[in-house]
Amino acid sequence: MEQVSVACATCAVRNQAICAALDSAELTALSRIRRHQHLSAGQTLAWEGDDAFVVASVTSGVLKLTKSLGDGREQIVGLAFPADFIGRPFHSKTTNTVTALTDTDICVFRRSDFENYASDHPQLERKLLERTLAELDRARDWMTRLGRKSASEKICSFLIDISERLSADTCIGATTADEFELPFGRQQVADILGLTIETVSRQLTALKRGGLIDLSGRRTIHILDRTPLVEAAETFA
Amino acid sequence: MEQVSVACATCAVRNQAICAALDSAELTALSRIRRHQHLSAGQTLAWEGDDAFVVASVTSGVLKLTKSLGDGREQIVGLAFPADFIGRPFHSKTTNTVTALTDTDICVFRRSDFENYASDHPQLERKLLERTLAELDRARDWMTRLGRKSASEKICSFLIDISERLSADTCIGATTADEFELPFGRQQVADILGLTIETVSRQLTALKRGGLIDLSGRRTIHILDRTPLVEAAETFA
DNA sequence: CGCAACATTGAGACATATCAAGGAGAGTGG
DNA sequence: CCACTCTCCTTGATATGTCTCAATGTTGCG
Repeated sequence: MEQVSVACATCAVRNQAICAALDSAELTALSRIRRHQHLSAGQTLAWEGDDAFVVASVTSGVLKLTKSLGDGREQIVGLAFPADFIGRPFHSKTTNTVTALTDTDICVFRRSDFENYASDHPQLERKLLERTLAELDRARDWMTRLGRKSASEKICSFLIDISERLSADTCIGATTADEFELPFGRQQVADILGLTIETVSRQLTALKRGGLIDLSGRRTIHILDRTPLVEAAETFA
Repeated sequence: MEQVSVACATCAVRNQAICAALDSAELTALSRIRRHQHLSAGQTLAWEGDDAFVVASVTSGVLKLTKSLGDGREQIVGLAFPADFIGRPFHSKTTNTVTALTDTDICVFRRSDFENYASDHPQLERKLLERTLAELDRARDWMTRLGRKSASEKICSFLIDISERLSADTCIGATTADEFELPFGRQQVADILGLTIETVSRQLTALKRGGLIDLSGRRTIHILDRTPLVEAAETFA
């Protein structure tokens, strides 16, 4: 939870995050109400149901957004990569738990400060709106995967998806789109896809045996043959 | 597809839809770029993947937003009730198919007209942002239901959910929160919950036999005992 | 009344979950 | 550098919930 002072001008996501809408003078004003925060892998920023005090932009790292179901069941309902916005403006309660999957740096605002600032800067709200609409699209694709795909289709479409997100320019750690390190273990893949850890493991093994992917490290995925993987993903939308 | 001229002042959702952000002078300007449109039950407004020409506000009726999976599989990823906004601003393609479930009236804008107008009216964009954030919350609850709930939990949480949405003040046709008419048949309930039509039918019959609900007409649901229904829904969030 | 669409019910198949055991990697301390 | 441990992952055997296929029942409409 260390707090660092870093200039926006040198920020890795300066041109991708919602602050891309602001000029340098506006950024200076914004920087007065923000602070930097580091989260270690596994650390939780906010709990579902708690009062929503803060919102943030991700500078580096990956986080998961989760919903819990009383008994241990958990569903990952979103992932936040660099430049993504997290938190719930205009609402008093946090709607999902936010946990860092890797070491993560975020740029944090008190929710009220952010809301006030945004009210005076429509272009910032516009960026946030575009980002939220895109996230909604993503959530709906994800719903289709959860509701209508078989375990193997789920795995394949997930691998395609994540390979693309990890190789986006904001993400480091991905060499090519075809070989990458997952920022999560098997249980989390299961929580993303609505499966059990054993099914995830079996499906990955099956893909490896089928020669479509290679698994070296626990979390390393190497896509050997993308075309059949895309076909097996039943990806239409 | 008849086009009617109706004043915004008398619009049923004047104070609930995003246009609640506008005063009457602004509304007059807005009314120059909008037109009213009627959709019969079953009619489709836009197809997933098509160019996104229009956006709209729902005045009356219920619509479904769907994703298709090549073979017949379909997932309903959203429902639009009166005052809800449909369409995808700031994006050239329609991201899901929009189909009327009941006879429906909508207030339609060419997407480009709407975007231009919205750019000059930040309070309109703000309303749209709030609505989109709420819709994202809803989508994520829905994901949890799809990914982690059993068939009977899915049905119970769905019934609770829909009874609340149908008794909202914008919706007619719901007498009390406890007795209401579903705006969809069994297949559509199945497409909402990621189940088959047979499983939906069996689960509803089981709830009826258990004395929790009563089924009179094909689409009429009467919640007899709400408390155990809520418990069986595993509703935490 | 009679048709057509929709809904229910049953029997059996199948995919995924569950339970249980064994293996592989990464980190730690000797 | 090796043994030790802990955690995570894989694999197997079995159970079970939901799907599939098929038949029958029901409702509303022309």
